[in-house]
Amino acid sequence: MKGTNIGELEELVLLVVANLFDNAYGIGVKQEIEEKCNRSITISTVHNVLQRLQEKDYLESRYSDPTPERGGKRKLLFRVTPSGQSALENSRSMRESLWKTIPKVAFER
Amino acid sequence: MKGTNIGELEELVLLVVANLFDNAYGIGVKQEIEEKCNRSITISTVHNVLQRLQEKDYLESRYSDPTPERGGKRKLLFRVTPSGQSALENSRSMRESLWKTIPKVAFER
DNA sequence: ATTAATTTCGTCTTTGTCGAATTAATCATA
DNA sequence: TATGATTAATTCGACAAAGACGAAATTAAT
Repeated sequence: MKGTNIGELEELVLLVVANLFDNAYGIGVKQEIEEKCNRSITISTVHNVLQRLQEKDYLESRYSDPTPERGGKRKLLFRVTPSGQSALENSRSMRESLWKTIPKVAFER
Repeated sequence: MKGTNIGELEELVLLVVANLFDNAYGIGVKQEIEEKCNRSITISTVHNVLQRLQEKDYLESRYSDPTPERGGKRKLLFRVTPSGQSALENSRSMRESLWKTIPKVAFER
């Protein structure tokens, strides 16, 4: 991509982070994708995308405090930036406008 | 992609083919993308995607007759298949359902 | 032959994907 | 009160699939 366009998985992850808004960290995102989207994905894939989105300034992150459960180390929490929000809105409205102009015949057989 | 998911550009091209329905060939698709989506793309990229979508059975194609203009060789015309249509509908409804559940706070700063 | 519209080929970059390694916290028990 | 086991979580390194382009090839009218 020429830098401006957002990938399919990137878009999905962005939407999921927005949904989880205050609990958006790697494993949470993985679970949400598997449950809501009925799609299996590994945790490394999720982290990879999260990191790339941050480099593109579509996400920002901060560390939480460790949780008091066994192995509960601190989480890297993500949140959608204003750029991320507009990237999301742009691709949505682009597609919606294309949907609106599809002639009915296009899907007849 | 694990085979089931459709790429960002693939989705766009599919939508554009549906829009052009009876004039969906390489150059037409390229122009439509540049005009409607305000995005530049080369003809080889378009053809590359068109071909991949056909291999995935999301598009089917046939040759037109040559047109009576200088250099007007026959065109390879594309049309969205039923699988293509459902791939399109699936990713749309997946995203729409995610949009609906985003808490308002997610986009506040 | 020349010119023009269109598609095909070869190559490279960016995204998508995973398994394995690492880090950092709690728990148990000596 | 250490220290080894266990667990939650992230980071690393590698490879496959999708996105992107320039140049070559094809096929038609002039």
